[in-house]
Amino acid sequence: MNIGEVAKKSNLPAKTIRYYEDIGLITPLRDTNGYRSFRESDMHKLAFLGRSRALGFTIEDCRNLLALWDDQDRASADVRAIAKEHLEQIERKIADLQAIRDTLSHLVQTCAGDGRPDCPILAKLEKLPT
Amino acid sequence: MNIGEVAKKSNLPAKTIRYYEDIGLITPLRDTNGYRSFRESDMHKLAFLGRSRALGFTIEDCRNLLALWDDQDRASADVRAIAKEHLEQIERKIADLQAIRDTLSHLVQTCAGDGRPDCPILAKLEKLPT
DNA sequence: CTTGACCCTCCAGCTACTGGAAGCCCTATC
DNA sequence: GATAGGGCTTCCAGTAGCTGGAGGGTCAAG
Repeated sequence: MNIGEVAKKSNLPAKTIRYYEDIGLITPLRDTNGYRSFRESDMHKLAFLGRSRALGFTIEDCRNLLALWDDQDRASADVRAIAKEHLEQIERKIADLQAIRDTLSHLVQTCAGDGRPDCPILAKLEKLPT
Repeated sequence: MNIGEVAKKSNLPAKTIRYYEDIGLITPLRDTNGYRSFRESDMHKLAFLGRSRALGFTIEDCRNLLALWDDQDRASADVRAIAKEHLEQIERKIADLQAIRDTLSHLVQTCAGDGRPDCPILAKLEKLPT
């Protein structure tokens, strides 16, 4: 399979696939003309990567998950640890964003949003309550 | 005021303050020795920037907010539009993260996390439901 | 006069790609 | 056989918002 076909099937841009090769996540073969030649196993890895990335795992997490995936003797505890850490990060991020949203939403509600210069949003950014 | 003092007061790293000057958000004066000399107005802007950034506004948003802040004839509608757009982005991001969190939290719960290789997290990343 | 804490500039690197230039390869058509 | 198109290649640069470090000037205290 050439990169174009793989890109379509995996739903990843060709550029991204090349990048994943660059950083050593996959190692497709090469045809005599220099074109990348993807095996089923490469396709499989790319699909795995696509889903891991969609769940927000970092590239380094993906690298580790992929290694565990390849390792038939892995301990599921190792996988779970990565996922749990990631989950906790996401929960922290959600909490941060919710706090921001609450502040922002309040500010947007209290701003008249008309032609006058008077604006509680700017006032808040200027004066700091928190 | 030198940059160290300003950094302490504004709670921004000196590096960040220099960067903000680089990209034209502030323009402190210079002493004869080449040191940056910050006025109250620079301090004020930095505090404004710190709070805007803490609310997740992009640098470009900050630049625009700062311009509106400086403009006594602004329309509060312009400020509100920026804040509202940003709020909507944050709400989208929260929704995305919540979906990820739900998936991930389910996976973490169903994984035994012991010494055996059997792992529903890897299974999910491999097989794709969604 | 030296020490240590400041300050300066410039360059590189971080994440995870993405865009674009320059050029080879392959197939189809005239 | 020439040409046009599409796909493939590499390499370089840029994105956002800093951050770290090298190499060096400045200032106040002892």
